[in-house]
Amino acid sequence: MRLTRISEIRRRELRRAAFEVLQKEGMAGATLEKVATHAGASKGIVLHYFANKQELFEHAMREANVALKEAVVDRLNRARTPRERLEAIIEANFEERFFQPSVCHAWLSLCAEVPREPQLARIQKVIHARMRSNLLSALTDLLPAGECEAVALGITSLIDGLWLRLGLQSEGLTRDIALAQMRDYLAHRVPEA
Amino acid sequence: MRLTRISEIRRRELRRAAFEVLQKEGMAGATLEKVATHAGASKGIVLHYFANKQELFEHAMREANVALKEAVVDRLNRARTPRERLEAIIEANFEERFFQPSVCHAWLSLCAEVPREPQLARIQKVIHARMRSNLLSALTDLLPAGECEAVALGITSLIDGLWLRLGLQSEGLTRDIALAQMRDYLAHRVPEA
DNA sequence: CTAAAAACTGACCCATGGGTCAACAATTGA
DNA sequence: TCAATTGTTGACCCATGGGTCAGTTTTTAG
Repeated sequence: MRLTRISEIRRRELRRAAFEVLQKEGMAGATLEKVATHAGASKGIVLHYFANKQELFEHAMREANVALKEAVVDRLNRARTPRERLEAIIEANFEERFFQPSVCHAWLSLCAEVPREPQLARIQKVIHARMRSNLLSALTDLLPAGECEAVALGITSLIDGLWLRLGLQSEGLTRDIALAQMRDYLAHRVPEA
Repeated sequence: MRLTRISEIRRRELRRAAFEVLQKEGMAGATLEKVATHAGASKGIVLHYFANKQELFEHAMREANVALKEAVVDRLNRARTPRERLEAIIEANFEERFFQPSVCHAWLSLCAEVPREPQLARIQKVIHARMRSNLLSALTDLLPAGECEAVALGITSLIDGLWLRLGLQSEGLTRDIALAQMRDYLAHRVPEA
């Protein structure tokens, strides 16, 4: 049990290092060497804990996803009304620690690999499914059944679009503007009372 | 002048080949060799017409962008009312030849490089600026001045988000659904009359 | 205390791929 | 017709980086 602990610590360090290198270097530039150095280890150790580069970045993506998921769950637990649940989901996606150009760059790099890496595609699918499910559960209490799907797609697309924009043209797009945009959508598409 | 013609033809062939290889292989997998083979030429010729890999893909992105721009201009010319101009811009972005998973994959790969390639960033900036300008010119006639910027951002973000989703999870997202989503947004945010 | 298991390292292998170059083919213009 | 320009090729160079491995250190468990 001590054993597993060291290996778990190391694996987490390497996952994190991988994600951080990804932020600056992109997928092609994120070499095992750089990840190892960034984690303060040798290249050999990376391949000791992860079978290959793909697996490493697969786990990096998974961990980043878990962090987002926990942020959402955390806020959902505090929410009382359906409206609050809706806002909780949205606000979690724009928390400062997530909504940053560098984080977005890393995501973009991972997303660009999705079409060629089934494992990444699977993770992406899970993310979408959870998002949809969370949104629908809040929306069913706020809108006629026939509109829920469309609005859920609208919200996720808006979020993704704002994220993408942050990654491509960070100047001029702040967290506040992004959140204002989401509220603008809700105000018109899911009007209160 | 005959000379320039051959070189222009060759350059275009190579740009196109580059974009097409990008669709299937991603940036890392899109080697000069593959691009050359796909264009029916040798690797040497690619570097005869383009200084290096970056320049090749920069031109590939530029050409793809021009195609989209022309589609927009084409539809804008046919549009009579501000409302039609708005719809023209949106519909151009969802034309079948553009709104395809493989095309989206290529775009994603290019976008992922934007943070590390100033030339790509410049192109991206131009694209955004043109989009914004087009939208604002239509929106000023339809909305109070204070709302135009926000709605323009909303529309572009929605478009980008739907594109991203098409690239990540092509199953289940059709052109019709995407267009319906855009119309849903307009119906609620830019109501007619 | 000690042997086995796990953690870790650095040297090495090798395929890949970007980029160079010398030479050859074709086209062109006078 | 014939130089000069342009187009084109394939061989070559070389840095990079993923992955392997033999061997060393550290940890753990009995």
